[in-house]
Amino acid sequence: MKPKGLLTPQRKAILDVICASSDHPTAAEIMDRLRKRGSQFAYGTVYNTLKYLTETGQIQELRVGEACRYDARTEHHHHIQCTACGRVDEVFAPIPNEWAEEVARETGYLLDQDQLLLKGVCASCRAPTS
Amino acid sequence: MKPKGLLTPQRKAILDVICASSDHPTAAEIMDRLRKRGSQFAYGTVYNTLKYLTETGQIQELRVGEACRYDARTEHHHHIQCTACGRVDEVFAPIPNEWAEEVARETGYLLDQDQLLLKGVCASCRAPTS
DNA sequence: TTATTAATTAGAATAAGTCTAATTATAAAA
DNA sequence: TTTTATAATTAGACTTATTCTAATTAATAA
Repeated sequence: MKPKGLLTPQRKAILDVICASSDHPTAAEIMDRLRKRGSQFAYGTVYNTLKYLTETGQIQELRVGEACRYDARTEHHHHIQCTACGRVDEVFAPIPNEWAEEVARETGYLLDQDQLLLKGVCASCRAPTS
Repeated sequence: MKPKGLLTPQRKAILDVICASSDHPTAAEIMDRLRKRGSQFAYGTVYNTLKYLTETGQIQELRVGEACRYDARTEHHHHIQCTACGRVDEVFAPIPNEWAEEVARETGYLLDQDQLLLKGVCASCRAPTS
């Protein structure tokens, strides 16, 4: 079935939730937030919509940790996850070109400059009196 | 219960399989390979052992894609996954220091230099007459 | 209108992984 | 040695994230 690409009320509500979130929510968190707004859709609808929005470039899917997370920012950027609390933040510093070339040479891969996942410990997890 | 850290026959067999694999197998693939060698252990044993071997630094756990993968190489290095076929390869080129500092400054994270996951398209997936 | 097909729905199915309670194995103490 | 304590293994139930399926609803085109 070829999709018509309609912005149905369900798709709009889901996109709205993602755009209103800066914490890269998972599908489950998106469903929670929809419920709080008074909308409740079938699992299948939410997952289909997330796939549709990703494929049409309206959101970005991040495979990090055990569940996929979704990001309304579609500009080129990377992500970093805290190994202590699991939160995911944006990284806008671009990869240095020489390093990208070195990696390409070493591995034979054509690098996707957008899809970098770093790990570390976030500021609040490092705070002394947390 | 404090573990004694025994190298039981099960643990040895599992470690052997990982050491004999250069393709970062998943738990399911490890179980397959054990079966082919004539060993078959309980799910729980395999998962417990993978956790134990990871915690004692004998192997490295990679959270990439939908399933964890395991790597016998424990030296500092990164990984790159092919967005076409899913294979995972090693990357030994170290992150440039200035870039790491820039990311740390931007995000407030304390970077874990070891845990970088890149994406790209591997040489064979780029081959013309594949 | 009617036909066609896209989108949604509820719920079953799958896959990765964890948990539990019972059993087996091993090492230390008596 | 035998007993005791406890670590490791086992089978299988359970959880969580996600996909699939078949039926229904909605919307567009003829």
